[in-house]
Amino acid sequence: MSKRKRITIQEVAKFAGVSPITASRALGNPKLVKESTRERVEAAAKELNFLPNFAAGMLSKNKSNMVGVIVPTLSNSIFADTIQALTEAIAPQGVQLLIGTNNYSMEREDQIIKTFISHRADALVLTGHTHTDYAEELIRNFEIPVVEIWNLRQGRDFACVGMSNYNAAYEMTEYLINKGYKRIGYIGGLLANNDRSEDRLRGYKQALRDNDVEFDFSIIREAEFELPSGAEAMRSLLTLSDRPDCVFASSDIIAFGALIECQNKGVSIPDDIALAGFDDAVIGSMTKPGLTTVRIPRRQIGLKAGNIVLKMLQGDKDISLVNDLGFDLAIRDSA
Amino acid sequence: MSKRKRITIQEVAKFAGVSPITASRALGNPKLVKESTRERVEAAAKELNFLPNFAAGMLSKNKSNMVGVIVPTLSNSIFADTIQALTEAIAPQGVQLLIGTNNYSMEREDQIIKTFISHRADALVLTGHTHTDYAEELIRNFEIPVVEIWNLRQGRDFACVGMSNYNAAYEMTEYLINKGYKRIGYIGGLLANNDRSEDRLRGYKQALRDNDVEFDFSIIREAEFELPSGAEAMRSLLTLSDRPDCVFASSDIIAFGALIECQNKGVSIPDDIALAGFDDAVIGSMTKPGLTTVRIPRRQIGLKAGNIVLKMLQGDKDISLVNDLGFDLAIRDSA
DNA sequence: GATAAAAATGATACCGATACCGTTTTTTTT
DNA sequence: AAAAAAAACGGTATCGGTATCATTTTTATC
Repeated sequence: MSKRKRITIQEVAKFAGVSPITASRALGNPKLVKESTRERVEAAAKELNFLPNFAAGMLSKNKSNMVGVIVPTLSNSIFADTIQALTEAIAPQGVQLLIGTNNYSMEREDQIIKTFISHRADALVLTGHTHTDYAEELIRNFEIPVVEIWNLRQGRDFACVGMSNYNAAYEMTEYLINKGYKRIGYIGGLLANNDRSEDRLRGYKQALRDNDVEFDFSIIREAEFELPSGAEAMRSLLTLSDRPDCVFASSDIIAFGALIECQNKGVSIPDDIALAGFDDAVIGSMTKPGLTTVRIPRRQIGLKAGNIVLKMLQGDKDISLVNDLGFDLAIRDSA
Repeated sequence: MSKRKRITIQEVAKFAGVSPITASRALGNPKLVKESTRERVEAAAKELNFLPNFAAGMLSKNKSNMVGVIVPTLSNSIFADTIQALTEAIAPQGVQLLIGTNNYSMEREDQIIKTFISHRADALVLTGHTHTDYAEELIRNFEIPVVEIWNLRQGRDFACVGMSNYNAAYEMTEYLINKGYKRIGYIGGLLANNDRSEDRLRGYKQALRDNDVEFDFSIIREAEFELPSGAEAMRSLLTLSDRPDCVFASSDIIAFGALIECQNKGVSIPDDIALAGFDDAVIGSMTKPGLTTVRIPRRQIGLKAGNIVLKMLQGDKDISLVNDLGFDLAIRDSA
């Protein structure tokens, strides 16, 4: 494409009348260089429009200053918020984020991890704890620091930042029970390889058990993280002869789909059926009725993960493995 | 960090009993190599867990297979959707996306562009047409192909993919006029360095003019792209003695803020005041009342931009500069 | 079966920065 | 002012691939 010769640090050095290595130091490690030469080199760099070739630096320094992050999707704003915050945390330190979306597919995740390793990312940020054996082997082989976000697990090698999806689902379920709902249905996000979904379902079940409410498989549904899928699940629940008086959806997106379905069917929330969600999407405060849901520190997760990554890159070994950022219930009108 | 010696293509070559360059070809350009050696090299690569060092390849090939994209923010799902689609378009071709968010700041944009150039991104995707002179000079100097998204301009050097924000605002305004609203207020997104906002405001003004409606500066407000800011603008409009009977917000986020404000103040939409937005955020179909807005082909913008970028990377010169993907009005209950 | 053409492989140099170690210059010490 | 220490600078090698051109091997042609 570009035929014009690119300016290298050699040219800058020549222009400033110093050796390339001195120019390199002047630009990257000014303390090692006399003030006056630093100025000359910087002037030369500016004059010649020099921007260092990242690949070259990476090759010789053997570090990339890049961090790879994988989330299921950017279309769900909860992950977009986390990534936005992660970017804000690390970009000022000159660290570039590589972003991959796996669409809840383990295969895609493996693919992306390979790409990130090829790019020699200095660290990885992964969503959840569930990865293929192959992925974990790669990570071990290449000795890449990893931070897992959006869920917590004790006893793993990797640091994690998030909140207990189990506890959150447990508390919400208990809240619904205490509110007096007798028959609480559940619409869960896809469970396959998704520890957040699994933990939420477990929390729901355990809360029922601890409060002597029978678990009824017939009012459990599984849904994709899309409005129509949530709507469909709710439709199915509404047709039951002994329909639930309350539905707990394990994601706001699913809850919104369910909410739309109820409105379309003329089913009143919360009078005919109560509804609770999970995630606290911005929308939840704006629907009629407002959606009762679990508020998650999305941005804090990104910021904290970013800070941990930065510590890792500096070789700091003093990193707490489990970083619980908590959650709380956002009680509104829907349940 | 990692002390273990990384596997290089040299090792792979030795293991397979060929020269490094042959191994390189076997992996990257199999047609140049005998089938049997290709298999041996691939087996060796797999056996040794070889993943090529991207920086090295980049340095010698003088291309990065990376594309940089800059959007204002990821927290607004409209941009997240576009980026998601862009990723889907280029990732299968082995192109990695570098994502930068400038938070509507030109300075940040310059910074990010410099970073991307240092990374030797093969192409850039920028939001809108407004950049600093410095940025444009950099782009010219380094001869980087650029695609601009989310707005259209004739006569620029860069290809653009999007829709006419001017036309869209014009049509929406005309629709509101035809609907019978007499006094149509306007809450615009921040105008500074934002051609989308500017064009929308221009479209609104021109539609008024063409329909002999007087432009009244006193019912124009400017707002940030945040709910509270939209709410505040609406609050200000509501206090007017001759308040508008309709408000056109140049972004759904702002419109939602305005909607919340009206609900809190007991102002009925559309009876007391009508409301229209712009962007067609997913939420708009779920609020009560549903939000009348402009539907934008967010995902198509990402896909098309991705395809154009891929063509550019292949050196294809046959690229149409202005790619109008259109829009339409989503008429719901709010206006 | 000799010759030309095509396919497969290899040797060497190079991409652009910095690490490493050595040399020169300046400053400090006594 | 001589010796020692510190600061500044530079030569060379190197990171890990691939481009380029040369060479060898295989296949095709008549």
